[in-house]
This record gives sequence, structure tokens and C-alpha cells, in this order.
Amino acid sequence: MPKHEYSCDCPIIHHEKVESVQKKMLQDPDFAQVTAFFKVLGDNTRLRILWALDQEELCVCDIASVLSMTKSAVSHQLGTLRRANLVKCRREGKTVFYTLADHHVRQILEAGLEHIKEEA
Amino acid sequence: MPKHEYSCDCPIIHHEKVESVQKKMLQDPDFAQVTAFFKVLGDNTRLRILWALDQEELCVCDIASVLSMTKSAVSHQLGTLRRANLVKCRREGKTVFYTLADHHVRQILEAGLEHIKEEA
DNA sequence: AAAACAGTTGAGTGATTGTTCAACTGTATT
DNA sequence: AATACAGTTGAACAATCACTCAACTGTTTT
Repeated sequence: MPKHEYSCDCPIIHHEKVESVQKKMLQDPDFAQVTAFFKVLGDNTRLRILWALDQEELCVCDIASVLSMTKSAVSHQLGTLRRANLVKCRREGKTVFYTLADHHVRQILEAGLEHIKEEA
Repeated sequence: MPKHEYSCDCPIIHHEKVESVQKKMLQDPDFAQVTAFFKVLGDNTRLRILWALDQEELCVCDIASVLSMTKSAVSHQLGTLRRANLVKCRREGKTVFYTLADHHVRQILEAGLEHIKEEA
């Protein structure tokens, strides 16, 4: 029986387990997508923006006022949220209004909140 | 009626909205906790570790083998996951076995996966 | 007691990232 | 057409962070 090749610095202790788990792992791109999704939520500013938009549709100035931040900083983060498909926007004259992309975002936000409340 | 003080570079456009949303915002520590939680999930290595542990209880060497990483790198991330209460561990002789802290972690993982599948 | 092994930990480093600053769109007003 | 305003964007800087390396526990074996 041939030795297996390991690309880590460990002799494998539970070989069967490792093989079995390896089969059940997701594809790299899938992991990357899920990671990217959580990464977007893992920032204080973006989370507060999403929470604010969960209450009401708001323009960039409104959000900046709620968070006490500059328009520029907020706009950068809104860009990130847009690219991640977590928010939508519509222009009305000079003003751009933002809303949550869908109800799904709302659910995850509340799930996160529930999680930390349960911990306490 | 007195002018309001703004700590951003914007004249507020929708004043009533801003006040109303501001009241509904969470306390800073609450946001910080939720952010920290998502931040832990927002890393490729940690997510893969959690996914692996979702399949089976594993020791550090096993995890390192599954991910093709060094024990040290994995151990560092396990430390982060432990501090965030996402995993538990038990020692058995020289070996330390890790498991998910609770079913709640499992749920959030799967919620994240469903989210990205719906997007496609 | 000494060697071997599973795992942890601290310092250092390179990469990522959030905010600022300044310049820039695009739309509306005068 | 010129000014003003809402918003965007790129470069630069500071802070954060994941991995490496080396030294270290703690447990078992000989």
C-alpha cells in the first residue's frame, strides 16, 4: 500500500476521516463566494448602513448623517455593497436612494443579531 | 426652531427620516459584536475549517491535511474560532479534537451557502 | 529522563482594506 | 452658461490580519 502524499507538515492521524471530509468539501469558488459574502457583512460601517436601510430607503447624505461620516466614506462602502448585490439604488434628480437588495439580506442581518443575543 | 448639529459633511436632505432611523439603530457594542461575528466567518481558511468540522470531529493534524496547510496556520485560526465561541475542543492524550460549538453555527453556514446559490 | 510528537504561541512580514483628500460626473438652478 | 449640489472615484496612508518561522507546552513512549 503506497504512502499518501501530504501537502502539510503533519502525518495524518485519522486517515479515513480526512478522506471522507475531503470529499464533502465544497469547490474553491463556492467557498470564495461564501467567504466574500460574510466578509462584506464583517465591517462595522457596512453593517450599520445595512441596518439603517433595513429601516427605510435613504439617500447617501441621509446615511452619512445617521452614521456621522463623510459622504465619500459612505459612498465607497455603498459601492462595495452594490458590487456584492446587497443593496440597490435608484436616482431621482441629483439624489440617489438606496435600499436593501432583497428580503434575504434582512433575514441574515437578523440571524446575526439573534446569534449574539443567544451568546449572552 | 434651532438648527441641528451635523457631524458629517452633508446638509441633511430628509431630516425626519434621519431622526427616525437614528432612533432605531442598535447600540455601538451590539453592532461591534455582530460585526465581529461576521468578520470571523469572512475568511476562507476559517470557513473551510468550520465546514470540515460540520462534517466530523477532527484533530488539528486532520484539519491541516484537509486544507493542505501547516499545523501552525491552522492552530492560529482555531484560536480565533475558539475565542469567538464557534468551536469547542477536547484533549485526548497528545491529540486535541475540535467540533462546532453548537447547531447554530451549522445553520448560519448553510444560510450563507443558500444565499450564494440563490444569487446564481 | 530523554526523545518524540500534537499542538500552541509570539514576533515579523506582506497583503488587504477602510478612511481621507482631491478631483471628477451628472443633474438642477439661476 | 455658469454655479451649486449629490454622489462617485482614484491615489495615498494607516491599520488590520493571515501566514511563516522558531521556540515553546504538555503528553506519551522508550
